[in-house]
Amino acid sequence: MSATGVTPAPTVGRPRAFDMEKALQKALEVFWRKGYEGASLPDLCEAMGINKPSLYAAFGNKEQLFLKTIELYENRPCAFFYPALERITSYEVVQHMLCGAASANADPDNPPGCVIVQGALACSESATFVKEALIAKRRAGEVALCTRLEQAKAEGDLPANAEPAALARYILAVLQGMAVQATSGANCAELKQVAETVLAAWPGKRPELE
Amino acid sequence: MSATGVTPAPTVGRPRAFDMEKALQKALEVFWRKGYEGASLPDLCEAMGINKPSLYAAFGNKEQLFLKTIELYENRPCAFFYPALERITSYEVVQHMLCGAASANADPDNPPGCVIVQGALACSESATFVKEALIAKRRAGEVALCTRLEQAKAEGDLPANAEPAALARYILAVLQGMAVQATSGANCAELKQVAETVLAAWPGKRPELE
DNA sequence: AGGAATACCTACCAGTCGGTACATTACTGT
DNA sequence: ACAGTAATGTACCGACTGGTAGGTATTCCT
Repeated sequence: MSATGVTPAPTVGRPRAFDMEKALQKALEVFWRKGYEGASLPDLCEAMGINKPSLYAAFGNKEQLFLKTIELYENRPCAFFYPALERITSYEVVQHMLCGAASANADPDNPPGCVIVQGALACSESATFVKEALIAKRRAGEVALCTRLEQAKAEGDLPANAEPAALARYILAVLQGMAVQATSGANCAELKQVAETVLAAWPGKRPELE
Repeated sequence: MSATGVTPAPTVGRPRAFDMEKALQKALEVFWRKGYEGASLPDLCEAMGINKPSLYAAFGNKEQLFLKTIELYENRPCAFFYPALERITSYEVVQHMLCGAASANADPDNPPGCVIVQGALACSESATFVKEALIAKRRAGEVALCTRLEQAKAEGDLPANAEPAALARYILAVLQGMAVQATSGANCAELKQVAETVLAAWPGKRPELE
């Protein structure tokens, strides 16, 4: 959360000829579309508009570049997730997650799906670290939602027999399934229908009229 | 659906020294765990216990080998899906799909997840054909379920305002999400909880008592 | 016994992978 | 003006990718 993020930025020497953030954005697009292993260095360099040595000097290596793009992904295209937790009712929390995912996963301005799901779902041993980093990201989301649903249960928003852990896992499964659907060609309206189907059966209090 | 499946099997010449079906099973395991692109030919050969030229002579090339393993996958580990469509009520159809998926995706005797989901979700251009073949498989399942739910609606099993297409997409999303959860380490009991959550809210008639 | 047919293994192919050495260029501080 | 520092582009590295040529071994059919 500090300046350590993306290189200290030196005051002397030849200045960098490209915008790191924009380059990172381009790299994200490539990883998003092709996955960690499917994205080659020439692919990345071409999209980023730089050469390999510049990439390595600025971002370390392919693995570190990927992790930085994921950070960017969480702060931009996927920025709907954690803020959704702050809604007043569990219904609204889940509603914002599902609808946000529908919009983000099928946004025509971005590759389809979710890079945290499809970035390294099945891969060779050499990508194990990246794969497990993504697993940890997904799990972190599930844990955060679970905690929020426990709070909802304590508040009486969710019924006494509700199981926050199971509900959180269910919602994350739907979100991840929506990502798969998006990569298969589902559009935003179709994903919103999935969201609606989930919401129609949500056990928590409705915010609407009364 | 005929003998064209896996080479005509000649009557003359040196007999094949390995069991094609067993070799295919081993190849499936590798593709399942590493995905289409993450599985290298040495990986496959080692698991199958044969050399590259034997692999090519028997199965064509990597792409054709993959497609044959998918065929095997649908007939074996994933054999729960289409038969589930033949249950009497939509509830039972969905129940068998979800519970079958929970067992299959988290079977400790097999790699976690579903090869049709994780085999080629995001990949380089060279794997486009395989990726689209898997998309088609997923879509075929969705269409089949949709058709079955339309029948359920016509029978009065599902309410008149039910939308079979949306419900089918929703169930497929859950199934695919369960596969992602399994690759992330979820066990069978955890996946069954997801299945239960879906079933508790299913709009179709319950088979139980009455 | 001898051909014909097929599978097997070793060794190899061109192309691509992630990653880097090195010389050059562009800037800052004195 | 000049040293110090850092980014750039070219050209390369060994390892690995999917795929194959070609010689050898094992079988069936006559």
